[in-house]
Amino acid sequence: MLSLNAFYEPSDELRPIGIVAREVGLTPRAIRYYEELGLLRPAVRVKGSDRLFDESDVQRLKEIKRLREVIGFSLTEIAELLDADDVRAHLRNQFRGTTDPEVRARVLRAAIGLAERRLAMIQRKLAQVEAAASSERQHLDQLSRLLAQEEDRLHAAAPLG
Amino acid sequence: MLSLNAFYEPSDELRPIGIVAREVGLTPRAIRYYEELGLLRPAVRVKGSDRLFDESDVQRLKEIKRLREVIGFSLTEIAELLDADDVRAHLRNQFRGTTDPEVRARVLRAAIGLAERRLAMIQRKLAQVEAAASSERQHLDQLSRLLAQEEDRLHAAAPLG
DNA sequence: AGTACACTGACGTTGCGTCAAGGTAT
DNA sequence: CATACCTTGACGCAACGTCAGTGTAC
Repeated sequence: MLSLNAFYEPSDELRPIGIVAREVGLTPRAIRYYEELGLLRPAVRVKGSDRLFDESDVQRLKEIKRLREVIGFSLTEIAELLDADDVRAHLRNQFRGTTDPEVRARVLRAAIGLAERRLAMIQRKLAQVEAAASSERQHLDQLSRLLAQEEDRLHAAAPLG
Repeated sequence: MLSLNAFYEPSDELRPIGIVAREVGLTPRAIRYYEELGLLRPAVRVKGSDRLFDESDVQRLKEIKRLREVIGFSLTEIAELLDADDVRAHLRNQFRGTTDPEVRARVLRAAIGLAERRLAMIQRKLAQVEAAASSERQHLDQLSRLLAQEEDRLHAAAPLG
């Protein structure tokens, strides 16, 4: 009944695949698949076979999940965006590697370009979903008004009811 | 070079699959597939084989497309929602078939129940996309602030431009 | 011995894309 | 005869789900 994992306390240390899966809301199968596709660096192995993941892996998995489920990108597109993230990490290192404001500014502008592209894509999606929601709300409002009318009629017919 | 379809003027009459496909932004293949799954009533046939669609088919296709691409429902879920739509149409007929306020109110409450379920699903999606957008905006803001700092330093170093 | 976890194949499913092979109207 | 459209298979692919068979730690 009780499992080892039931006592698992989240930490910044290495975690097995089942824990990580629950933590990010993916299945172990999906995580292995992402690794197979190269979206994730090959996980550290223990006992010669069991994968172990650290916090950065978890963050990356959450990012992948968001991009897929919320924004609707394909895994290929995500691979590109994550490459972009790697570029971003690279830029970050460049940024840290210098104190020259000119270099830093250039690096920052590149990073901002990436972020703006992503934001634009997300906002397009947002507009679509908002349109759908508002259309659905209108429909509901109309039904509610009709219902109110009929209820008025009922009360008019049986005012003491 | 010129095709028959190039001269096609939109009307409320019957249209072949290619036209309809362009009109709603789906491929003929997808439309046939939806028919195969029963999401669409079997189209009228002419010449013994070519499908013809009317305005109601087009509306239904647009609805299917929105539910899939914007909200991210599976075709099975859509089938259920569209069954719900059929129930709704049925309710509508019941509604029109009577003037009894009690019956009408009951019918309306059922329709409202359906609409509320759909709206709830859409709003869940909306919240997710909004969260993603706001997280992305935060990131952008931070980058912008960093950039502003570096630019300040540049101006401080070369105050006369 | 049981169970809770992990692994690697390998085949199944969804939602189409993409031929292949053929038919019809211009 | 070409081309523009349609048809019905049938296979291909993405992103996993699921099952089989195996291993290991408690």
